[in-house]
Amino acid sequence: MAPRSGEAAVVVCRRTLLARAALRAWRIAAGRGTFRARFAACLSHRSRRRTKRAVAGRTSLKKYQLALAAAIAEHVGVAAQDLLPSFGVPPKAEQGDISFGAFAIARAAKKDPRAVAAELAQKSFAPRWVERCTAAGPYVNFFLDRGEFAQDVLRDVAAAGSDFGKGRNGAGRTIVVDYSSPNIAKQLAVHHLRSTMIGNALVHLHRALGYQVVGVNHLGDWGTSFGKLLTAWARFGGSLEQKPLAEHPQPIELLNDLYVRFHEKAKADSTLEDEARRWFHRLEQGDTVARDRWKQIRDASWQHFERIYRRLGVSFEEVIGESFFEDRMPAVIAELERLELLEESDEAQVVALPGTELPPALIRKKDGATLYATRDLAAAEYRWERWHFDKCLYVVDAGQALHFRQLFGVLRRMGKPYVDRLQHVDFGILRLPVDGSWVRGKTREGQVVLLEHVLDRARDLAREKILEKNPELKEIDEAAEAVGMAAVIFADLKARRTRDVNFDLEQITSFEGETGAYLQYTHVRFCGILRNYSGATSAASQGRHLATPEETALLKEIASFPAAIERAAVEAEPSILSQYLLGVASLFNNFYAAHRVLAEDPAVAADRVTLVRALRTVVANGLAILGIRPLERM
RNA sequence: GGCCCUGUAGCUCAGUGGAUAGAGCACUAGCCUCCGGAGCUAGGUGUCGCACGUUCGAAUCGUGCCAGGGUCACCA
Repeated sequence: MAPRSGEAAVVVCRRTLLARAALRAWRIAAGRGTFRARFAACLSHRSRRRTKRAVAGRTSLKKYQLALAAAIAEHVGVAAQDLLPSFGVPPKAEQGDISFGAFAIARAAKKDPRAVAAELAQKSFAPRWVERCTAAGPYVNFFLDRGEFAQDVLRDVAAAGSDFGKGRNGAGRTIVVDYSSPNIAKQLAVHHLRSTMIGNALVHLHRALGYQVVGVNHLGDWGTSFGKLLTAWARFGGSLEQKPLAEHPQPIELLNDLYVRFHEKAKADSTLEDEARRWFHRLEQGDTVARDRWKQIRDASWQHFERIYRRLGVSFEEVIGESFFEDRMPAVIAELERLELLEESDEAQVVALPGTELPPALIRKKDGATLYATRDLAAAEYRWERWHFDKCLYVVDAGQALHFRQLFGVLRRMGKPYVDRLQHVDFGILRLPVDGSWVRGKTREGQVVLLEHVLDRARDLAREKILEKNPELKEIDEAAEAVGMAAVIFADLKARRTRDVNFDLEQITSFEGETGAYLQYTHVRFCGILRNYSGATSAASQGRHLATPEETALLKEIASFPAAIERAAVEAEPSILSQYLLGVASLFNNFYAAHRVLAEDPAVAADRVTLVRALRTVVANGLAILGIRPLERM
């Protein structure tokens, strides 16, 4: 039966298996003179104190690097494009804002990079936001004019509005994302979370870049195990004679029981297996009774899935199960035969994969039945014909890596033009704490942990915590649900996807440190500040008053948002965005502790409110892309 | 045994060939007359698994080892 959820032995499954002193200095300087002087006062203070590592710089100020590259290219004989990799961020903020390593130029000119840097630092550069630059060894460090830079960034945000961060690289392109893909007749278990949320984030990331995105839920709804289920239905499903499956209070549990009973009885009664084969044959032949019951199972399962998908904010453009491809199987086999790729091996039919280290791909069993791989061949062909995709991602756990390598290998031998557009987006397993160690998705008793129970528990823990902190909150139900889901989703997407996730609900919902709740709280603070501000923000002066180190750090991080989205999509790695958002939140909280947004000076307050509004856009968009619904109160 | 993934602070993890490798948790001490303290500040630990190589420069690239996990045809 079904495909992508691993653990086939246990669960018959498919594709899835988680400065106050600085402020004082600023105020003193504010009494006299320019913003630059104020900033210099802050800087000189800051150079005395030990500064925190710059969080900014994990992503790039791409736009500013491009402009600087063009400006530098005018002075040297190297193309601007080739200079881009030489940009970076100085290790300490007081050393500058953007660094440029002179290594590439030095190599081309056969000179000492330090000499090149020193020479380059003497030149002048066009962009208004370049204040000055200095040579530091083989590096040229550029200092931004804080006010100009702030205005430039906020202008960009204002121009893009709530679309800030989104791009156009994917315009006119189509991407298919195969994700979640559970088996029907089973409940969603906690291990399904990974494919579902990683896939969902990839859908949103690509949509943000302008791609037409087709999210596909490739349900495991076909296979010999349905013969077993139908056998059990006929033999032990007494209550199903009285009323249809959908009218039972817990249809999926009922199906589980039937399945278990089949296996219990089959141990003693070998005729059951034969009966199961006959039932599956009836299903394949389109027998009315078999077909009707199978459809009932499918519908009841989908109802259960949808309830959970809705809580997680997940939806699909196409829900096409394996059953859909059953009648496309002969065409695939015929094509393989025509291409003379099929070979007999131990009575089964396989496609060898010469030139690779891969074992042959099994296409047809000795009893003639097709397999998972065969259905995936048909599905790939169908998707290509229908969508002519630029990319097709299979968000499936790393345990199926060999399957996909073989699948792609067969398609390559078939000469399919789209084979290089297919990508297996693999990920590690989700582990739960059991008796002090980490166990793969199961309880101590070996039971599968239901996703719905995990979501309920997360919501309840969130509720307790919110009530403790904010007993007055009216929208407690909404907030508890949103914070609970945020905790679960962020725990899944925080680390690089190939890592295993240690999923400890207590830890995830502790709401301290790098958690979904911390990000929600940060967003809630933005909203609170904006609610409290009654003044006007004028577009004309936006940003000129933003010159403290904390503000500049935030603006740099805001300016890096589009690059973070792009890189996360290109690398199919949502954690790049997760880590970025943690950086924004951390920088904001630094700023917030050091400065009042609603400052006495109305001009300063107006600019800071504009900054907070930009931050709210960034964090709200970022959370939404990860699949987290940003809250306004909690 | 072959192939794949992982190995960075006590724990969980960031880290784009570049400057002195850094966050969260945990532990200690501070910070609410002030926009929400789910926060902030300060305090310290590293043979970046090991070795060799490539490079002006390696946690990052290559090769070989070691350790843990996954996977290796008639399941999906």
